Amino acid sequence: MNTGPARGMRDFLPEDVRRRQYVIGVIADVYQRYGFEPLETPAVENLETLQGKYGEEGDRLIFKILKRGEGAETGQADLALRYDLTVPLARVVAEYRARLPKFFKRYQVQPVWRADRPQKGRFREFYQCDVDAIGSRSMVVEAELLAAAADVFLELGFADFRIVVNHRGLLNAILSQAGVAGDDRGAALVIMDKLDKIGANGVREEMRAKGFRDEVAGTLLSQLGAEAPADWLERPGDGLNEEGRAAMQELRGIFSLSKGTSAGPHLDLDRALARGLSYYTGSIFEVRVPDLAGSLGGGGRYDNLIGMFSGDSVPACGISLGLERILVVMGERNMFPPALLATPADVMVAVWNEGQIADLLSLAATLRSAGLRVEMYPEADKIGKQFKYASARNIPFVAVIGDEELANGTVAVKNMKTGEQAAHARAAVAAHIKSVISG
RNA sequence: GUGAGUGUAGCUCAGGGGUAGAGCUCCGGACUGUGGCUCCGGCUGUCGCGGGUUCGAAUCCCGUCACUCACCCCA
Repeated sequence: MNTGPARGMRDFLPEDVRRRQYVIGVIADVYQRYGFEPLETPAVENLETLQGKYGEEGDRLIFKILKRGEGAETGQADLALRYDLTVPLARVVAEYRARLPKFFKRYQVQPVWRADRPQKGRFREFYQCDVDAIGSRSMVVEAELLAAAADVFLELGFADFRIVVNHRGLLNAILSQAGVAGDDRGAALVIMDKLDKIGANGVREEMRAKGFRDEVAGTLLSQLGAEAPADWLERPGDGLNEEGRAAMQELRGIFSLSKGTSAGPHLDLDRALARGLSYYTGSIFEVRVPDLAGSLGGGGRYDNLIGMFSGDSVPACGISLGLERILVVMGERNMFPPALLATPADVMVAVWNEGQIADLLSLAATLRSAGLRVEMYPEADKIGKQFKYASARNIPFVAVIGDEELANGTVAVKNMKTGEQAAHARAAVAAHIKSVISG
């Protein structure tokens, strides 16, 4: 019997969970500082809720759930595991619009599922940490989201992250200029997005392979490929259509509003950034560090997604951080605080003989009500083995009531780090341990 | 969906046609009121699975599955 978890899924042992909870704690804390409220939604959505929101590739990767009953034979699916947290949010906003504040700001940390092939930093079940702001078209939203994301990475100890920004409107304008029509735009964008990986020649080849004329690649590369001059954004945007000039105006807004925020020093404009999800309509972002090929997070504006559920257009913008990728990089770089290797208990109560156990449980209860974490050794055993066990578990104190202590009403407390051992009155044990722990 | 690499003890891995190995873990002992260090002893295997070649396969060949990495795409 294979005892491993299913492909792309993972078990989290206590040490893993501590690390995950630490990072999630930092993220939730920062988001709350910006006034975002928590939201949770079901793991399972109606299939039709998810389909057609992510683009062709995304649809293919949705984990579907067979219809119960006869559907199990026909292979028909009517439910699916959620693919991201953004579409469920859009559904929630469409459903509860009247009850939610005019500017709904929510954060959400939950697992999502994708049926693709696992590799480094990529799993079939993984946590996303989303923040989104609903209801405003102002670039203040973008600036605050980027600042919150930057705060998260700074607080976790990252110094070298970059937040890359671009705009779908700008990309659309440039594609129009190059004469790329609606259906081909996705494919062209995906290729342009790889510019920094495969270079200009790689882009030319791949565009040719996908059936684009060489002039198209040429126009796109001349617009997107060359290093943007530092003042590119300040230029009038000649040659761009109206959509493109509006996009430039929004990008200017994001950069100028971010000047005084924590995101400011980490922002880069990358006119070739495209992002795959089809629901983005305006600004788009991606968080990168040099040691990971993929991104640590991404997001953007999706002003039409909620309208796909409710009919009326509600502006929205958000960022999603990938918990697993953050953990992968933090692990490789040894960025976790040493306190996370903390011990499971402050003191272990050893069992001298079986008949004592009821009394030892009451000693443990006393220590616990004094605020200590207490592990009870569950059975009478050789005392040496009990010490060895405490030592292996990194528990800093062991309390023993042997024959001698029983006779004079004391508790022997051994400090496992220094090896010192002393007898204490029962009532004084907790105070002694606490004073040593707090240094 | 495509490609590459790796599957040997609970874990990390060596062995590349001739009896299945090491380190760590675990268990016992030296040390029956005390862990870490040391020393001694011990347990554990369909060598991923199926087929083929061979007198003989963990080893060579074919297939298959799993994992890892890369591509695609993405957090």
